[in-house]
Amino acid sequence: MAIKLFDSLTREIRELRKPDPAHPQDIFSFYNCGPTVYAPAHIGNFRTFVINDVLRRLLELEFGAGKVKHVRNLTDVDDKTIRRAREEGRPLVDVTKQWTAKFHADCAALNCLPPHVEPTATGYIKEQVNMIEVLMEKGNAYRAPDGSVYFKVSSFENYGRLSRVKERELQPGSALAGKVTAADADEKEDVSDFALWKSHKPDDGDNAWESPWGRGRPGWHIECSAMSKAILGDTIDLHTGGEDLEFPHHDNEIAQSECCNGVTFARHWFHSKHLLVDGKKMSKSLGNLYTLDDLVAKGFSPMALRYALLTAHPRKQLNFTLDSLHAAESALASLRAHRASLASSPAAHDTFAPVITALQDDLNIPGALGALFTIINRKTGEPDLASFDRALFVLGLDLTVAAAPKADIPADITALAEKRWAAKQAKDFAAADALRKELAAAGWSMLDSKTDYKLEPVKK
RNA sequence: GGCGCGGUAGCCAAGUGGUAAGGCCGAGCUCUGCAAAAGCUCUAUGCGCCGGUUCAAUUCCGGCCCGCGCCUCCA
Repeated sequence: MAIKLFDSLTREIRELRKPDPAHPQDIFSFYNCGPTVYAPAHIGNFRTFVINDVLRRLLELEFGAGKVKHVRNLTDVDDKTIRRAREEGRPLVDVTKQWTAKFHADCAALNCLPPHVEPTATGYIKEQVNMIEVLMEKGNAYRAPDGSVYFKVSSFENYGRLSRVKERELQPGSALAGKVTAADADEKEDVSDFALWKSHKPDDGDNAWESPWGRGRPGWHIECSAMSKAILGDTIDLHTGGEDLEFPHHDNEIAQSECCNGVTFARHWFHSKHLLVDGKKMSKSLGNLYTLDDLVAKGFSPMALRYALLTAHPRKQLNFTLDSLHAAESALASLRAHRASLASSPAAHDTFAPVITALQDDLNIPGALGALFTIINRKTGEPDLASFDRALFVLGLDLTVAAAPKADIPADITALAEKRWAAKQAKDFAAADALRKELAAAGWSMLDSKTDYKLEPVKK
Protein backbone atom coordinates (compact mmCIF):
# COMPACT_ATOMS: atom_id res chain seq x y z
CA MET A 1 0.00 0.00 0.00
CA ALA A 2 1.24 3.45 -0.80
CA ILE A 3 0.62 6.57 1.21
CA LYS A 4 -1.44 9.13 -0.62
CA LEU A 5 -1.31 12.72 0.49
CA PHE A 6 -2.58 16.03 -0.80
CA ASP A 7 0.22 18.05 -2.37
CA SER A 8 -0.19 21.78 -1.78
CA LEU A 9 1.85 22.64 -4.86
CA THR A 10 -0.02 20.59 -7.47
CA ARG A 11 -3.21 20.69 -5.43
CA GLU A 12 -3.95 17.06 -5.94
CA ILE A 13 -3.69 13.91 -3.92
CA ARG A 14 -0.49 12.14 -4.92
CA GLU A 15 1.42 9.12 -3.73
CA LEU A 16 4.45 9.81 -1.62
CA ARG A 17 7.71 8.56 -3.03
CA LYS A 18 8.85 5.26 -1.57
CA PRO A 19 12.46 4.68 -0.66
CA ASP A 20 14.10 2.52 -3.30
CA PRO A 21 14.77 -0.95 -1.85
CA ALA A 22 17.59 -1.41 -4.37
CA HIS A 23 19.48 1.35 -2.60
CA PRO A 24 19.73 0.63 1.12
CA GLN A 25 20.97 4.15 1.75
CA ASP A 26 17.86 5.65 0.21
CA ILE A 27 15.66 7.12 2.89
CA PHE A 28 12.53 9.23 2.91
CA SER A 29 13.42 12.78 3.85
CA PHE A 30 10.82 14.72 5.78
CA TYR A 31 11.23 18.34 6.86
CA ASN A 32 8.66 19.92 9.14
CA CYS A 33 8.90 23.62 9.94
CA GLY A 34 9.17 23.95 13.70
CA PRO A 35 8.38 26.59 16.28
CA THR A 36 9.96 29.89 17.19
CA VAL A 37 11.10 29.46 20.76
CA TYR A 38 10.22 32.66 22.59
CA ALA A 39 7.03 31.68 24.46
CA PRO A 40 5.03 28.55 25.20
CA ALA A 41 3.57 26.99 22.06
CA HIS A 42 -0.23 27.17 21.90
CA ILE A 43 -2.64 24.43 20.98
CA GLY A 44 -2.80 25.69 17.41
CA ASN A 45 0.92 25.09 17.04
CA PHE A 46 0.43 21.67 18.54
CA ARG A 47 -2.28 20.77 16.09
CA THR A 48 0.32 21.03 13.35
CA PHE A 49 2.94 19.13 15.31
CA VAL A 50 0.57 16.36 16.36
CA ILE A 51 -0.60 15.91 12.77
CA ASN A 52 3.00 15.76 11.62
CA ASP A 53 3.71 13.24 14.34
CA VAL A 54 0.99 10.94 13.03
CA LEU A 55 2.39 11.39 9.54
CA ARG A 56 5.88 10.50 10.73
CA ARG A 57 4.58 7.41 12.56
CA LEU A 58 2.68 6.34 9.46
CA LEU A 59 5.76 6.82 7.26
CA GLU A 60 7.84 4.68 9.58
CA LEU A 61 5.21 1.97 9.69
CA GLU A 62 5.05 1.97 5.92
CA PHE A 63 8.71 2.35 4.98
CA GLY A 64 10.42 0.96 8.07
CA ALA A 65 11.73 2.78 11.10
CA GLY A 66 15.19 3.30 9.69
CA LYS A 67 13.96 4.51 6.31
CA VAL A 68 12.57 7.86 7.37
CA LYS A 69 14.50 10.92 8.42
CA HIS A 70 12.36 13.46 10.19
CA VAL A 71 13.81 16.95 10.65
CA ARG A 72 12.10 19.73 12.55
CA ASN A 73 13.91 22.99 13.16
CA LEU A 74 13.84 25.45 16.02
CA THR A 75 13.89 29.13 15.12
CA ASP A 76 16.05 30.58 17.84
CA VAL A 77 16.96 33.95 16.38
CA ASP A 78 14.48 36.37 14.88
CA ASP A 79 12.65 39.57 15.78
CA LYS A 80 10.47 37.92 18.41
CA THR A 81 13.16 36.00 20.25
CA ILE A 82 15.45 39.01 20.29
CA ARG A 83 12.69 41.29 21.48
CA ARG A 84 11.80 38.90 24.28
CA ALA A 85 15.41 38.67 25.42
CA ARG A 86 15.74 42.44 25.36
CA GLU A 87 12.51 42.94 27.30
CA GLU A 88 13.63 40.50 29.95
CA GLY A 89 17.18 41.72 30.03
CA ARG A 90 18.52 38.24 29.43
CA PRO A 91 20.88 36.74 26.88
CA LEU A 92 19.08 35.38 23.82
CA VAL A 93 20.25 31.83 24.48
CA ASP A 94 18.71 31.86 27.94
CA VAL A 95 15.35 32.70 26.48
CA THR A 96 15.50 30.21 23.64
CA LYS A 97 16.85 27.41 25.84
CA GLN A 98 14.03 27.96 28.32
CA TRP A 99 11.31 27.80 25.69
CA THR A 100 12.95 24.95 23.83
CA ALA A 101 12.84 22.91 27.03
CA LYS A 102 9.19 23.80 27.52
CA PHE A 103 8.40 22.86 23.94
CA HIS A 104 10.10 19.49 24.39
CA ALA A 105 8.21 18.84 27.61
CA ASP A 106 4.88 19.68 25.97
CA CYS A 107 5.67 17.51 22.95
CA ALA A 108 6.52 14.62 25.26
CA ALA A 109 3.28 15.09 27.18
CA LEU A 110 1.42 15.00 23.88
CA ASN A 111 3.29 11.82 22.96
CA CYS A 112 5.01 13.30 19.92
CA LEU A 113 8.10 11.39 18.85
CA PRO A 114 11.21 13.58 18.83
CA PRO A 115 12.38 14.30 15.31
CA HIS A 116 15.57 12.55 14.28
CA VAL A 117 17.32 15.88 13.89
CA GLU A 118 16.30 19.16 15.45
CA PRO A 119 18.59 21.86 14.07
CA THR A 120 18.61 25.45 15.25
CA ALA A 121 19.06 28.55 13.15
CA THR A 122 22.02 29.71 15.23
CA GLY A 123 23.66 26.32 14.78
CA TYR A 124 23.69 26.73 11.00
CA ILE A 125 24.90 30.28 10.46
CA LYS A 126 27.79 29.18 8.27
CA GLU A 127 25.54 27.12 6.02
CA GLN A 128 23.17 30.04 5.65
CA VAL A 129 25.98 32.43 4.80
CA ASN A 130 27.32 29.96 2.23
CA MET A 131 23.96 29.72 0.62
CA ILE A 132 23.57 33.48 0.45
CA GLU A 133 27.02 33.73 -1.14
CA VAL A 134 25.95 31.37 -3.89
CA LEU A 135 22.80 33.39 -4.45
CA MET A 136 24.90 36.55 -4.68
CA GLU A 137 27.24 34.93 -7.18
CA LYS A 138 24.35 33.75 -9.30
CA GLY A 139 22.71 37.14 -9.32
CA ASN A 140 19.67 36.14 -7.30
CA ALA A 141 20.55 38.41 -4.41
CA TYR A 142 21.90 41.90 -3.83
CA ARG A 143 23.38 43.86 -1.01
CA ALA A 144 21.45 46.94 0.05
CA PRO A 145 23.24 50.12 1.15
CA ASP A 146 22.77 49.28 4.84
CA GLY A 147 24.52 45.92 4.49
CA SER A 148 21.42 43.76 4.40
CA VAL A 149 21.13 41.21 1.63
CA TYR A 150 17.86 40.66 -0.20
CA PHE A 151 16.63 37.97 -2.51
CA LYS A 152 15.69 39.40 -5.88
CA VAL A 153 12.27 37.93 -6.51
CA SER A 154 12.25 38.96 -10.16
CA SER A 155 15.28 36.73 -10.74
CA PHE A 156 13.26 33.58 -10.13
CA GLU A 157 10.72 33.01 -12.83
CA ASN A 158 8.65 30.52 -10.87
CA TYR A 159 8.38 32.68 -7.79
CA GLY A 160 5.18 32.22 -5.82
CA ARG A 161 4.00 29.03 -7.45
CA LEU A 162 2.98 27.46 -4.17
CA SER A 163 0.68 30.27 -3.12
CA ARG A 164 -0.23 31.43 -6.65
CA VAL A 165 1.15 34.81 -5.78
CA LYS A 166 0.95 36.01 -9.37
CA GLU A 167 -2.78 35.52 -9.28
CA ARG A 168 -3.11 37.88 -6.41
CA GLU A 169 -1.78 41.19 -7.49
CA LEU A 170 -1.82 43.85 -4.85
CA GLN A 171 -5.22 45.45 -4.96
CA PRO A 172 -6.14 48.79 -3.43
CA GLY A 173 -8.53 47.02 -1.07
CA SER A 174 -5.95 44.52 0.03
CA ALA A 175 -5.14 44.19 3.70
CA LEU A 176 -1.58 44.46 2.53
CA ALA A 177 -1.84 47.76 0.78
CA GLY A 178 -1.13 49.90 3.80
CA LYS A 179 1.60 47.74 5.24
CA VAL A 180 4.19 47.50 2.55
CA THR A 181 5.35 51.02 2.91
CA ALA A 182 7.79 52.40 5.37
CA ALA A 183 10.38 50.56 7.41
CA ASP A 184 10.82 47.40 5.47
CA ALA A 185 10.67 48.67 1.97
CA ASP A 186 13.15 51.49 1.91
CA GLU A 187 16.29 49.44 1.37
CA LYS A 188 14.79 47.00 -1.09
CA GLU A 189 14.74 47.34 -4.84
CA ASP A 190 11.27 45.84 -4.90
CA VAL A 191 8.69 45.42 -2.17
CA SER A 192 8.43 41.71 -2.89
CA ASP A 193 12.11 41.11 -2.23
CA PHE A 194 12.83 39.53 1.11
CA ALA A 195 15.77 39.57 3.49
CA LEU A 196 18.39 36.84 3.38
CA TRP A 197 20.74 38.66 5.74
CA LYS A 198 19.77 41.50 8.06
CA SER A 199 22.43 43.99 8.93
CA HIS A 200 23.01 44.62 12.59
CA LYS A 201 20.68 47.11 14.28
CA PRO A 202 21.12 48.52 17.77
CA ASP A 203 18.11 46.56 19.04
CA ASP A 204 19.81 43.32 18.05
CA GLY A 205 22.33 43.73 20.84
CA ASP A 206 25.01 41.05 20.80
CA ASN A 207 23.01 38.85 18.51
CA ALA A 208 25.07 39.24 15.39
CA TRP A 209 27.45 37.16 13.33
CA GLU A 210 30.20 38.08 10.91
CA SER A 211 29.49 37.71 7.23
CA PRO A 212 30.97 38.88 3.92
CA TRP A 213 28.40 41.69 4.05
CA GLY A 214 29.18 42.79 7.57
CA ARG A 215 27.79 41.96 10.96
CA GLY A 216 24.20 40.85 11.08
CA ARG A 217 21.88 37.91 11.37
CA PRO A 218 20.11 35.63 8.93
CA GLY A 219 16.65 36.36 7.61
CA TRP A 220 13.99 33.93 8.63
CA HIS A 221 13.43 31.95 5.44
CA ILE A 222 17.04 31.06 4.72
CA GLU A 223 17.41 28.89 7.80
CA CYS A 224 15.08 26.20 6.54
CA SER A 225 16.69 26.16 3.11
CA ALA A 226 20.16 25.86 4.60
CA MET A 227 19.36 23.29 7.29
CA SER A 228 17.30 21.19 4.96
CA LYS A 229 20.15 21.16 2.43
CA ALA A 230 22.77 20.38 5.06
CA ILE A 231 20.88 17.53 6.69
CA LEU A 232 18.67 16.09 3.99
CA GLY A 233 20.23 17.19 0.71
CA ASP A 234 19.24 19.42 -2.20
CA THR A 235 15.94 17.67 -2.89
CA ILE A 236 13.75 16.42 -0.09
CA ASP A 237 10.76 14.13 -0.28
CA LEU A 238 8.30 16.01 1.88
CA HIS A 239 8.11 19.47 3.38
CA THR A 240 5.31 20.37 5.77
CA GLY A 241 4.03 23.12 7.99
CA GLY A 242 0.99 25.12 8.94
CA GLU A 243 -1.07 26.79 6.25
CA ASP A 244 0.23 30.23 7.19
CA LEU A 245 3.71 29.20 6.07
CA GLU A 246 2.65 28.61 2.48
CA PHE A 247 3.22 32.27 1.78
CA PRO A 248 5.65 33.78 2.07
CA HIS A 249 7.84 31.35 4.00
CA HIS A 250 7.67 28.32 1.78
CA ASP A 251 7.55 30.21 -1.48
CA ASN A 252 10.68 32.00 -0.34
CA GLU A 253 12.35 28.75 0.60
CA ILE A 254 11.61 27.35 -2.83
CA ALA A 255 13.07 30.45 -4.48
CA GLN A 256 16.26 30.39 -2.41
CA SER A 257 16.87 26.67 -2.59
CA GLU A 258 16.08 26.19 -6.26
CA CYS A 259 18.14 29.19 -7.33
CA CYS A 260 21.02 28.01 -5.18
CA ASN A 261 20.90 24.30 -5.95
CA GLY A 262 19.40 24.25 -9.41
CA VAL A 263 17.12 21.33 -8.59
CA THR A 264 13.63 20.78 -7.21
CA PHE A 265 13.56 21.68 -3.54
CA ALA A 266 10.74 19.45 -2.29
CA ARG A 267 8.92 16.70 -4.14
CA HIS A 268 5.82 17.02 -2.02
CA TRP A 269 4.31 19.81 0.09
CA PHE A 270 1.74 19.41 2.80
CA HIS A 271 0.11 22.11 4.90
CA SER A 272 -2.25 21.59 7.77
CA LYS A 273 -5.07 24.00 8.39
CA HIS A 274 -5.31 26.15 11.44
CA LEU A 275 -7.21 25.52 14.58
CA LEU A 276 -9.96 27.89 15.60
CA VAL A 277 -11.25 28.31 19.12
CA ASP A 278 -14.99 28.73 19.50
CA GLY A 279 -15.18 29.49 15.80
CA LYS A 280 -12.62 32.27 15.79
CA LYS A 281 -8.93 32.57 15.19
CA MET A 282 -7.04 32.32 18.44
CA SER A 283 -5.82 35.61 19.75
CA LYS A 284 -4.87 37.10 23.04
CA SER A 285 -7.37 39.91 22.62
CA LEU A 286 -10.24 37.45 22.26
CA GLY A 287 -9.01 35.58 25.32
CA ASN A 288 -9.24 32.27 23.50
CA LEU A 289 -5.57 31.41 23.23
CA TYR A 290 -4.75 28.22 25.08
CA THR A 291 -1.50 26.54 25.96
CA LEU A 292 -1.21 22.95 27.12
CA ASP A 293 -0.72 24.17 30.68
CA ASP A 294 -3.95 26.17 30.54
CA LEU A 295 -5.88 23.00 29.74
CA VAL A 296 -4.06 20.84 32.26
CA ALA A 297 -4.93 23.45 34.88
CA LYS A 298 -8.57 22.90 33.98
CA GLY A 299 -8.16 19.22 34.75
CA PHE A 300 -7.76 17.84 31.23
CA SER A 301 -5.08 15.37 30.28
CA PRO A 302 -2.54 16.08 27.53
CA MET A 303 -3.66 12.89 25.81
CA ALA A 304 -7.20 14.25 25.62
CA LEU A 305 -5.83 17.32 23.89
CA ARG A 306 -3.98 15.12 21.44
CA TYR A 307 -7.18 13.22 20.73
CA ALA A 308 -9.16 16.42 20.32
CA LEU A 309 -6.55 17.80 17.92
CA LEU A 310 -6.98 14.69 15.77
CA THR A 311 -10.74 14.80 15.40
CA ALA A 312 -10.86 16.85 12.21
CA HIS A 313 -9.19 16.20 8.89
CA PRO A 314 -5.77 17.90 8.74
CA ARG A 315 -6.84 19.89 5.71
CA LYS A 316 -9.92 21.30 7.38
CA GLN A 317 -10.05 23.93 10.05
CA LEU A 318 -10.61 22.42 13.44
CA ASN A 319 -12.96 24.22 15.76
CA PHE A 320 -11.60 23.59 19.21
CA THR A 321 -13.87 23.86 22.22
CA LEU A 322 -13.61 22.77 25.82
CA ASP A 323 -16.49 20.42 25.07
CA SER A 324 -14.31 18.62 22.58
CA LEU A 325 -11.91 17.83 25.41
CA HIS A 326 -14.65 16.28 27.49
CA ALA A 327 -15.59 14.18 24.49
CA ALA A 328 -11.94 13.21 24.05
CA GLU A 329 -11.57 12.12 27.67
CA SER A 330 -14.66 9.92 27.34
CA ALA A 331 -13.49 8.42 24.07
CA LEU A 332 -10.08 7.62 25.56
CA ALA A 333 -11.69 6.00 28.59
CA SER A 334 -13.69 3.83 26.26
CA LEU A 335 -10.54 2.84 24.36
CA ARG A 336 -8.81 1.99 27.63
CA ALA A 337 -11.70 -0.24 28.64
CA HIS A 338 -11.60 -1.95 25.30
CA ARG A 339 -7.89 -2.52 25.53
CA ALA A 340 -8.31 -4.12 28.96
CA SER A 341 -10.82 -6.54 27.45
CA LEU A 342 -8.26 -7.51 24.81
CA ALA A 343 -5.44 -7.95 27.26
CA SER A 344 -5.24 -11.70 26.97
CA SER A 345 -6.12 -12.07 23.32
CA PRO A 346 -3.72 -13.90 21.06
CA ALA A 347 -2.19 -12.12 18.12
CA ALA A 348 -4.57 -12.91 15.33
CA HIS A 349 -5.22 -11.31 12.01
CA ASP A 350 -4.70 -7.65 11.48
CA THR A 351 -8.18 -6.80 12.70
CA PHE A 352 -7.53 -3.08 12.89
CA ALA A 353 -5.93 -2.74 9.46
CA PRO A 354 -8.75 -0.42 8.27
CA VAL A 355 -7.45 2.20 10.68
CA ILE A 356 -4.11 2.26 8.88
CA THR A 357 -5.82 2.17 5.50
CA ALA A 358 -7.72 5.33 6.36
CA LEU A 359 -4.49 7.08 7.29
CA GLN A 360 -2.83 6.02 4.07
CA ASP A 361 -5.66 7.68 2.21
CA ASP A 362 -4.64 11.33 2.50
CA LEU A 363 -4.11 11.14 6.23
CA ASN A 364 -7.79 10.72 7.01
CA ILE A 365 -7.39 10.74 10.76
CA PRO A 366 -11.08 11.19 11.64
CA GLY A 367 -11.85 8.37 9.25
CA ALA A 368 -9.26 6.26 11.05
CA LEU A 369 -10.85 7.00 14.42
CA GLY A 370 -14.22 6.10 12.95
CA ALA A 371 -12.83 2.81 11.67
CA LEU A 372 -11.31 2.12 15.06
CA PHE A 373 -14.62 2.44 16.91
CA THR A 374 -16.55 0.68 14.19
CA ILE A 375 -14.34 -2.37 14.58
CA ILE A 376 -14.64 -2.23 18.34
CA ASN A 377 -18.43 -1.92 18.24
CA ARG A 378 -19.11 -4.56 15.64
CA LYS A 379 -16.77 -7.02 17.24
CA THR A 380 -16.03 -8.32 13.79
CA GLY A 381 -12.82 -10.17 13.36
CA GLU A 382 -10.91 -11.73 16.16
CA PRO A 383 -9.83 -9.86 19.24
CA ASP A 384 -6.37 -8.74 18.32
CA LEU A 385 -4.37 -6.84 20.87
CA ALA A 386 -1.28 -6.50 18.68
CA SER A 387 -3.27 -4.97 15.86
CA PHE A 388 -5.14 -2.67 18.23
CA ASP A 389 -1.89 -1.46 19.73
CA ARG A 390 -0.40 -0.89 16.29
CA ALA A 391 -3.35 1.30 15.32
CA LEU A 392 -3.15 3.25 18.55
CA PHE A 393 0.59 3.64 18.16
CA VAL A 394 0.29 5.21 14.74
CA LEU A 395 -2.27 7.64 16.09
CA GLY A 396 0.07 8.22 19.00
CA LEU A 397 -2.66 7.62 21.55
CA ASP A 398 -0.96 6.26 24.63
CA LEU A 399 -3.61 4.59 26.77
CA THR A 400 -1.24 3.75 29.58
CA VAL A 401 -0.93 7.28 30.88
CA ALA A 402 -3.34 8.39 33.56
CA ALA A 403 -6.59 9.92 32.42
CA ALA A 404 -5.83 13.11 34.28
CA PRO A 405 -2.89 14.22 36.32
CA LYS A 406 -3.37 13.26 39.94
CA ALA A 407 -4.60 16.21 41.90
CA ASP A 408 -3.52 16.69 45.44
CA ILE A 409 -6.34 15.65 47.70
CA PRO A 410 -6.78 17.97 50.68
CA ALA A 411 -6.69 16.31 54.08
CA ASP A 412 -10.24 17.34 54.97
CA ILE A 413 -11.52 15.71 51.79
CA THR A 414 -9.68 12.51 52.61
CA ALA A 415 -11.18 12.60 56.09
CA LEU A 416 -14.70 13.02 54.70
CA ALA A 417 -14.13 10.14 52.32
CA GLU A 418 -12.86 7.89 55.07
CA LYS A 419 -15.88 8.75 57.14
CA ARG A 420 -18.22 7.92 54.30
CA TRP A 421 -16.45 4.66 53.57
CA ALA A 422 -16.81 3.66 57.20
CA ALA A 423 -20.49 4.59 57.19
CA LYS A 424 -20.99 2.57 54.07
CA GLN A 425 -19.23 -0.45 55.55
CA ALA A 426 -21.51 -0.11 58.57
CA LYS A 427 -24.44 0.03 56.15
CA ASP A 428 -25.43 3.44 57.44
CA PHE A 429 -26.49 4.50 53.96
CA ALA A 430 -28.19 7.69 55.02
CA ALA A 431 -24.98 8.98 56.53
CA ALA A 432 -23.00 7.73 53.55
CA ASP A 433 -25.23 9.60 51.09
CA ALA A 434 -25.04 12.77 53.12
CA LEU A 435 -21.26 12.60 53.07
CA ARG A 436 -21.27 11.98 49.32
CA LYS A 437 -23.21 15.20 48.92
CA GLU A 438 -20.75 17.07 51.12
CA LEU A 439 -17.88 15.82 49.00
CA ALA A 440 -19.68 16.82 45.82
CA ALA A 441 -20.28 20.28 47.19
CA ALA A 442 -16.54 20.52 47.85
CA GLY A 443 -15.86 19.55 44.24
CA TRP A 444 -14.95 15.91 44.65
CA SER A 445 -16.65 12.76 43.53
CA MET A 446 -16.10 9.45 45.26
CA LEU A 447 -15.97 6.37 43.09
CA ASP A 448 -16.63 3.17 44.96
CA SER A 449 -15.49 -0.28 44.06
CA LYS A 450 -16.07 -3.50 46.01
CA THR A 451 -13.05 -3.15 48.19
CA ASP A 452 -11.84 0.38 47.73
CA TYR A 453 -12.66 3.88 46.53
CA LYS A 454 -11.10 6.64 44.49
CA LEU A 455 -11.45 10.38 44.74
CA GLU A 456 -11.59 12.52 41.63
CA PRO A 457 -12.04 16.23 41.27
CA VAL A 458 -15.21 17.15 39.45
CA LYS A 459 -14.30 18.46 35.99
CA LYS A 460 -14.80 22.14 35.40
C1' G B 1 -10.12 43.32 -3.84
C1' G B 2 -7.16 38.50 -4.72
C1' C B 3 -6.30 33.27 -3.29
C1' G B 4 -8.50 29.24 -0.69
C1' C B 5 -11.65 26.26 2.61
C1' G B 6 -16.18 24.94 4.69
C1' G B 7 -21.80 24.62 5.68
C1' U B 8 -23.98 16.60 7.25
C1' A B 9 -28.27 14.91 13.79
C1' G B 10 -28.09 18.83 20.47
C1' C B 11 -22.27 19.32 19.89
C1' C B 12 -17.95 17.41 17.03
C1' A B 13 -17.09 14.85 12.48
C1' A B 14 -16.05 10.98 8.14
C1' G B 15 -18.08 9.63 3.57
C1' U B 16 -20.30 8.10 -1.20
C1' G B 17 -23.71 8.84 -8.27
C1' G B 18 -27.60 4.07 -5.70
C1' U B 19 -29.83 5.65 -0.86
C1' A B 20 -26.16 8.56 5.66
C1' A B 21 -19.08 5.85 9.52
C1' G B 22 -17.77 7.21 14.17
C1' G B 23 -17.10 10.08 18.89
C1' C B 24 -19.54 13.07 22.74
C1' C B 25 -24.09 14.31 24.98
C1' G B 26 -29.06 12.45 25.93
C1' A B 27 -32.85 8.44 26.81
C1' G B 28 -34.16 3.34 28.21
C1' C B 29 -32.47 -1.33 30.15
C1' U B 30 -28.87 -4.84 32.85
C1' C B 31 -25.67 -4.75 36.95
C1' U B 32 -24.99 -2.22 41.68
C1' G B 33 -27.35 0.02 48.84
C1' C B 34 -26.71 5.19 46.35
C1' A B 35 -23.23 7.38 42.83
C1' A B 36 -19.67 5.99 39.27
C1' A B 37 -17.76 2.28 36.06
C1' A B 38 -18.96 -1.59 32.69
C1' G B 39 -22.43 -3.91 29.18
C1' C B 40 -26.83 -3.76 25.85
C1' U B 41 -30.39 -0.82 23.03
C1' C B 42 -32.23 3.73 20.85
C1' U B 43 -31.20 8.68 18.73
C1' A B 44 -30.56 12.50 10.68
C1' U B 45 -36.71 9.79 5.17
C1' G B 46 -31.84 13.71 6.17
C1' C B 47 -26.57 16.07 4.33
C1' G B 48 -27.18 25.52 3.79
C1' C B 49 -30.99 27.41 -0.19
C1' C B 50 -32.68 27.30 -5.47
C1' G B 51 -32.26 25.36 -10.16
C1' G B 52 -29.90 21.72 -13.74
C1' U B 53 -27.83 16.83 -15.47
C1' U B 54 -29.30 11.61 -14.34
C1' C B 55 -33.25 5.84 -13.95
C1' A B 56 -31.05 7.72 -9.30
C1' A B 57 -27.53 13.53 -6.07
C1' U B 58 -26.02 14.70 0.19
C1' U B 59 -22.33 13.17 -3.51
C1' C B 60 -21.67 16.12 -10.47
C1' C B 61 -22.79 21.29 -12.79
C1' G B 62 -24.63 26.48 -12.26
C1' G B 63 -26.47 30.41 -9.20
C1' C B 64 -27.41 32.34 -4.35
C1' C B 65 -26.96 32.81 1.14
C1' C B 66 -23.91 32.14 5.45
C1' G B 67 -19.26 31.15 8.16
C1' C B 68 -13.91 30.94 8.28
C1' G B 69 -8.70 31.31 6.90
C1' C B 70 -4.44 33.40 4.20
C1' C B 71 -2.65 37.89 1.49
C1' U B 72 5.55 39.56 3.84
C1' C B 73 8.46 37.13 9.02
C1' C B 74 1.67 33.85 12.90
C1' A B 75 1.69 26.23 13.12
